[in-house]
Amino acid sequence: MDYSIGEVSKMTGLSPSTLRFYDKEGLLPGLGRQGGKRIFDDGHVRSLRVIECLKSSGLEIRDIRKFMDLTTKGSASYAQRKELMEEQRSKTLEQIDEMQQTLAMLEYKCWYYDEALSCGNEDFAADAPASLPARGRELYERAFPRDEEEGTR
Amino acid sequence: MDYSIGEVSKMTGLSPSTLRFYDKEGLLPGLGRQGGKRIFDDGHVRSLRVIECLKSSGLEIRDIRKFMDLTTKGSASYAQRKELMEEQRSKTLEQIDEMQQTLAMLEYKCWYYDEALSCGNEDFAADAPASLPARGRELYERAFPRDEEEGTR
DNA sequence: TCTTGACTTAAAGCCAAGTTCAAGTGGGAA
DNA sequence: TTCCCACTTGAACTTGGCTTTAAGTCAAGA
Repeated sequence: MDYSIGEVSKMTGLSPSTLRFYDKEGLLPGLGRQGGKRIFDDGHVRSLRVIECLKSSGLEIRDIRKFMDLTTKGSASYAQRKELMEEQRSKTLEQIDEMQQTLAMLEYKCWYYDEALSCGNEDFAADAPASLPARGRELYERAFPRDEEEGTR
Repeated sequence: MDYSIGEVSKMTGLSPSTLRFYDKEGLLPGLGRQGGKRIFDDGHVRSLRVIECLKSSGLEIRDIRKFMDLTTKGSASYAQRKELMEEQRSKTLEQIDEMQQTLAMLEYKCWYYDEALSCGNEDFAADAPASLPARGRELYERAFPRDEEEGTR
């Protein structure tokens, strides 16, 4: 099954200009034309899904191009491709960890402002985490793992 | 305890020019000077940690400034600050979900290239996921939840 | 035949988030 | 005094990832 750029745009949520940009950047090797117009197939659509993942794992366009170039080299590049995927996997695990940290901080802050709202002031945290009630201390310690003591605000 | 820009740079990992940029953008309200030089205190260092979290939750500089402005308004802004934190918390949960999706894809690809390496070709996936061994199918289905059938590459 | 709509290109433009640069200041040590 | 070092400023520059623009092509339908 073949698709026009407009169809692929709807299928992937990427704008036509983004698709042209990706093509120009070499992210879609082997993309054909018919009467000057780009012809996409299911393989390209699948590639675009992989590209989105690689992008959100932190790869830049130029590195994604390198990967796509590898895919054109067949079995000679399996080892390199595997290595790249493993590196991105471990980077993604780290990113998830960081997001969990961010989340912990946000959850502490949600609790904090909830408490501030019901107290009318922030005095309860004047000497955080020591001065906090159990729930607050727990959230605080998850949010700031290294801080064992002290702290205003 | 007071700190110079260089000390804060070491404490936070942010470059001096980033700290100056944040100051200029209004992210550090109430930052004082002594003989023209910026004087940071522990409150500013704590603010910088919060700023990093807000940034990684997806907030832009201009929105972080708005939040920092709210903190100067005392109890009158608790509700708004709480709302902002709750919104960022839910955005962060979504982002973590997306990262888990990305991770699932990368784990499938790791398995895939491992398999390709030991087979010397990609034929095992010619009709994925149907043609895949149990482990591969499981990873595939986590990586592409909507795809119930078909697929080369 | 004429219009319409979806496509094409190269080049320029845009935005966020810094970074770099050039020129200058202030204070302590040799 | 002279030197150095860490700091200051405003302005220009950089980077990545698109998006916009201007001008043009092509095929189908009225």
